Formats: sequence, structure tokens, C-alpha cells
Amino acid sequence: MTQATEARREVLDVGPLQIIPDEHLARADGRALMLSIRELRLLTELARREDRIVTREDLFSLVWGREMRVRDRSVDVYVRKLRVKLEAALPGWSFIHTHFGLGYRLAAERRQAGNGRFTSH
Amino acid sequence: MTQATEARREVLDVGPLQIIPDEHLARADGRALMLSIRELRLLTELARREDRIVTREDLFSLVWGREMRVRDRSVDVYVRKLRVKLEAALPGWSFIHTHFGLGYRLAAERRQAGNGRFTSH
DNA sequence: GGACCTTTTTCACAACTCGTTCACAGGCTC
DNA sequence: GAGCCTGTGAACGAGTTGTGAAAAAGGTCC
Repeated sequence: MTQATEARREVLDVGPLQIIPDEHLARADGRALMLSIRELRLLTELARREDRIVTREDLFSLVWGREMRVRDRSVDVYVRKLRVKLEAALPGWSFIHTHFGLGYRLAAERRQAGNGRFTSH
Repeated sequence: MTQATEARREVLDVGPLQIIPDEHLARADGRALMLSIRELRLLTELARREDRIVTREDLFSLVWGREMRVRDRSVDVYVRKLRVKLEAALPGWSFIHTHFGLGYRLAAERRQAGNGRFTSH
């Protein structure tokens, strides 16, 4: 209705998350999330590479459109913002996983003791 | 298979384990494992020699890229770390087998009762 | 322009992970 | 049992990531 280019609307599903980049919208269990432009773009680029590790450098150039300067923490800060909003919208889930020294990976996982990194003993 | 883009994407399958070195990622039944860089590299080199005994010296030079000093226990320590994480991810399986005086061998085996190696508590 | 609000950027410090190395316990072979 | 080999837990320093908040940059309305 809005767009005449009905080629194909990209819809990214990651567990209970749904991202429709063309509409600048993300939904959690159907409920619209209030995300800023940068937040949504970061989430989108992560979702396009679901379950794969993406380096900060790649994320930065994908979202910001230029080369990341060394020691720039922008990606970390926006990952934090997204985590806070996603946790508020979908408590009990975790989506953005840190791979130390490598980057971030988006995948819907239920957060519970014994699930993640260290299930010692 | 469906990917024609990456000509040489190495994928190593060892039972329920899947290792994709180029993505710095290993999966257990499809679920991403949280491994450090060294852990993944050690697992990768073992997987490349699946079911064959690899000496500590060879493993060290493959993973660390230099000669192992005598009495260096790094390989043992990392074998331990891997075993813990693999056991957490895939209880009931055992992957890294010790060959006394020789080295380690990677092979997916279901851990059987009464084995003796892991005495039940 | 000026007040007011939201978003983005930057910074400082806290918290954590990793790789390394020890020390000691436990096992294996002779 | 002696002596070497392997398993295991822990400590340390360096470097990486998490986090709260201030500063800067836009945007909107009057």
C-alpha cells in the first residue's frame, strides 16, 4: 500500500522476535518495540547473520557505513541498549551473545541456569 | 552444499559435533558452543585428525605455532577445558581420549556405564 | 532564536574472560 | 612401590567487555 515496490518484503524471525527492516519495525511476540534507528539497524544486521559471529568491525561498517576507529565502543554501547530493551520486552530470553575476542552473535535462547557459558561440575 | 559463494568453507563433523573453523564456531547438535579461541583451535586441529592419535608436541605446534617446551602442560589444561564444555553440552558423550604416553585422539563415543574412567559418584 | 526533548557519542571505571603457570592429586607402567 | 605421566583446581596479569552517566548533536515547537 505504501510501497509500490512490492518485490519482496524482508522479514527476519529470531525466536519470538520479528524484524521488518523496510517498515523500520521490530516486534516481540507481536508487540512493537520502541527502538531508535541505530538500534534497529544493529539488530537487523545481526538478524541477517543469525547464529553467526559478527565482528565489531563488520557490524560498525554495516550499521554506521564507515570504518570503525580503534577502541571505538559504539557497538558495545548499542548492544547494551538493545539487550536492555529486549530483556524488558522478553524476560527470560537472551539474544545477543558475546564471543570474547571475536564479536557478537544473535540467537534466541531461553536464559536459565545451566544453559550458557559455564555449567560447571 | 547450497553455498556456491565460499569455495573452501571447511566443516568438520564429529558425531553430534560440528566445527566451522572459518566462522570461529563449533556446534553441538546445532547449538553454538561458547569456546575461547584457543579452545576452538585445539578442537579444530584434533578434528582434522579425527580418530588418530596426536602427540602433545604436534598439537602444541599446530595450535600455538611454536615449539612446545618440555614439561609444558598447556595442552593438557586445554584438553580439560574442552572436556568440561563438551560434557556440559553433550552429556553422555566423550570425545577426547587419552592415549597414555602418546597423546590425544578425538572421536565421538557414547560413554558407557562401568567404563571406569569416569567413576560415578 | 530559544526552550525542550530524544538520540548519539564519548568517557571512566567496574567486572569479567582468557591464557598461562603452579602445585598437588591421581594413574599408569615397570 | 618407585617414578614418570596425566587430571584438576586455582591464582595471576593483561586485555576485553559491561555499564552508568555526562557531553554533544539533532529535531520540534513556539
